[in-house]
Amino acid sequence: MLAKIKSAREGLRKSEQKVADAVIEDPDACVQSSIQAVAQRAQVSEPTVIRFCRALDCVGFQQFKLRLAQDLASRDAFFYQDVTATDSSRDLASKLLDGAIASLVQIRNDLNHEALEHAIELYEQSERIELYGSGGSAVVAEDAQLKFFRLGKPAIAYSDPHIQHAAAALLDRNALVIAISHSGRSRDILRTVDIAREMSAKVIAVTATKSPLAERSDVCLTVDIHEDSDIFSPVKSRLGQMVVLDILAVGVAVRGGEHMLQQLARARRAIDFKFV
Amino acid sequence: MLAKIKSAREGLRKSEQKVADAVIEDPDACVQSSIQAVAQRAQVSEPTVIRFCRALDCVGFQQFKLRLAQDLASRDAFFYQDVTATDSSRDLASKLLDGAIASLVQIRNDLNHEALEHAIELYEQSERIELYGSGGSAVVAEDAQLKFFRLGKPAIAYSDPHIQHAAAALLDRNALVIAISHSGRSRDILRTVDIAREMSAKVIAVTATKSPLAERSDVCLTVDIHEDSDIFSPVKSRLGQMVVLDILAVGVAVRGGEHMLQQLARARRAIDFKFV
DNA sequence: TACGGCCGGGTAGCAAAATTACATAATCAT
DNA sequence: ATGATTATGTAATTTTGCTACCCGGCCGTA
Repeated sequence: MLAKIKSAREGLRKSEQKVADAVIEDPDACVQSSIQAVAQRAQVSEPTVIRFCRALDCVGFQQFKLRLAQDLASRDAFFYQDVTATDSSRDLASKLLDGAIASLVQIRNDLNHEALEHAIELYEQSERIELYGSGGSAVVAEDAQLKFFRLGKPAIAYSDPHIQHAAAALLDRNALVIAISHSGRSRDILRTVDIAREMSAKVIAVTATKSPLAERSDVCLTVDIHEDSDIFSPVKSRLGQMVVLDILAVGVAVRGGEHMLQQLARARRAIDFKFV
Repeated sequence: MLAKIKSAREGLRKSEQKVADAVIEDPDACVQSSIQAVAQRAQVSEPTVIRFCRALDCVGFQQFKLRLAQDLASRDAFFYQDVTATDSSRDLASKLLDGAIASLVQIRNDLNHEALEHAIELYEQSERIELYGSGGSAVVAEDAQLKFFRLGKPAIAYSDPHIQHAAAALLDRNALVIAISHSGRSRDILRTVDIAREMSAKVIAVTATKSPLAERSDVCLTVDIHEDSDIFSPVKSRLGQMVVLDILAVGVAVRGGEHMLQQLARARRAIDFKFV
């Protein structure tokens, strides 16, 4: 629609062009204004605005507004921008959300499907799952534990590095470790994984490409998110890790067939009584 | 918006629910109809339709129509599909990621900026923060705790409902509760919030529009995600909640000025030695 | 240059749509 | 059962979008 206005502009009459300019200048304001307000903004009369709409193949102002609104909604791709101190809370929200969305889009484009398949196989071959993550990644590990323990095999998440070391020392060849780390460079998690591998456990890493953790793992589900200026710990990569682990869990569930899906549904219904 | 309607539906009055049903049944028709036509379709009076719009945080029918139109337009960008047993791991990943992305896009469109501003103010006026969430939301609460405790005021997350009750009973007027729940209908969290309010604590809810939890809170940061077929607990709304809380935390940080930002940077550097 | 026709654009009035104020019906607790 | 409270509809009001009409400038022809 906006593009249509731009290309139609030359073919319009003088005062209709004024309307076109006003719309192009601030389309967001237009979709919220009445015809009166638009007319005033463009310094023309109301019927002129209507004639403008008709020139763009709309039956009236209403339809024009609706079309423009839909155009605006699907217009903007999700650009990543840094947050600045002068941002309004509105800007802030848009920027952070756009950043998060962009990250997920990137994962969608980059995800290594062979690695995913391989990870599903590792799950199927294992008898129990241990999830290791510290700091922000501990949250992801816990979230994943909630998913995996429903799939039928024992799954447990540890966030304390000491306990991770100790737990890893008790693993065997039938254990599967899922190690989560944004950077893949935390000494603690690297040490833990080394111990787990000494005990012949299998390791799936959820981390950055080419990181020390990735190199030490049997399969790496890569989550490469650029976090140049996150004020806190890397939120976006946490989202990405959660989604990737969700994909893994759902992948396992789907492979498990109808039986497993029904079991999962039962697990969900079991907590229904908790709600009003 | 559509998801918002779905989650708000239960909290609406009888005849408003009729409107909700009519809109859900044929949203495309609604954006083109007048209020009269919608009222007729739903078998209610026109003011009821307006009241329905108001219940969804729109100032009137026009705005409602506009928002719905935008929702419908962006819906098809990343459209949501159910996973099926025959999906390859590639299909699966795309579908789940698309669903997650669509959810964030939706939050971007629906986020109530006044509520966000208000929430930031509540934070500034409080002396300590308690975060309550159970099940999947416990993970979100913990994630948020990691962010909030860096902002200078004590912040703690509890996931056990018993402990939540006890903790809430010890609050005072200077405490701020952040209550997280996908449905906003969990008895445990409702009870906890009731206790907290009795002790004159302020409450920010991160939950669905018009849910009992939303009604009991001072400010509600709405996260309306339709989770019709998530195999596990609602992952998408968890992502949404995390992002919304991130926005809140960053909003607080930005308000805190240069000083607070530097302090946060210092907190990040403090753990640098942990990495290779 | 004078005059008629025509195009662009505005004014005013009207009809429909949205919204408000108010009255009545339904529901609930006592 | 009864009063209070909430939910919903009716009727009046306002706002909005649109139509019909009119005025002024421009151009061509005489």
